[in-house]
Amino acid sequence: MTGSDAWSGRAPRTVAEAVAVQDELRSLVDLVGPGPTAPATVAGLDVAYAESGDRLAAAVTVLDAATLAVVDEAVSVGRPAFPYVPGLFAFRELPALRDALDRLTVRPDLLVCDGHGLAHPRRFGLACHLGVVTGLPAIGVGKTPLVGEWEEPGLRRGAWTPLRDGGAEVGRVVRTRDGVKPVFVSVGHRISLDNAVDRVLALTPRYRLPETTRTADQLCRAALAATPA
DNA sequence: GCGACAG
DNA sequence: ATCTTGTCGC
Repeated sequence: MTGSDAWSGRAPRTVAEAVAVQDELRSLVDLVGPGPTAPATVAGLDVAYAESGDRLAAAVTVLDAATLAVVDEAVSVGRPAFPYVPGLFAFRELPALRDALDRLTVRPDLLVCDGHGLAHPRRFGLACHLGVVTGLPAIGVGKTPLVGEWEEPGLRRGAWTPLRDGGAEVGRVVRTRDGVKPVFVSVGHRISLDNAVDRVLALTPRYRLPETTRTADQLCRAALAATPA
């Protein structure tokens, strides 16, 4: 087995174990990038839960970066792998997301994750974790903040302000649509923050959230509904 | 001690 | 995340 599989496949069962895994994998994050400026394909990942909370569906959709048309997709239905704990969110969805990623027929050039990357208390959010275990460039796009302070960005699409935590810029608060609530963009793996923001803007020609996230969201919801308990 | 807290 | 009704606007 490869060195990476040795611990990335480890499933922590306690908060202490999960934090230890993050502290160990954090050093593997590539913060240099700069990542693809013109990726051919971009993948979106999302997970939907049954109201009972004991079942979930993870989906990955791969879009042609130029046309934003879906060129491949995969889903995985299963159980949450960990309880929801802020800061340890990745352990909950990672197994199912990796399973879905393994079912793709094409390897995307970039991952757009539904959650934060470096904008995390230990600088290792879901986007970093997914980037490290797949080796792919990854971006984190959160709908609400987890850490940091920021000023409200301008009202026009494209406006942004730095998201700072502990003195460092851990991400950016980006207005993807005129007058609409901004999203929180942060680096996951193998990409620069500048490029990450550009990539997110390229994926939001019409809605607040990236097309990748939207298509993945629709797919996992449909998969969950089509798979009765 | 109290509040905050990705999805 | 999910539950929720109507409502304002393009």
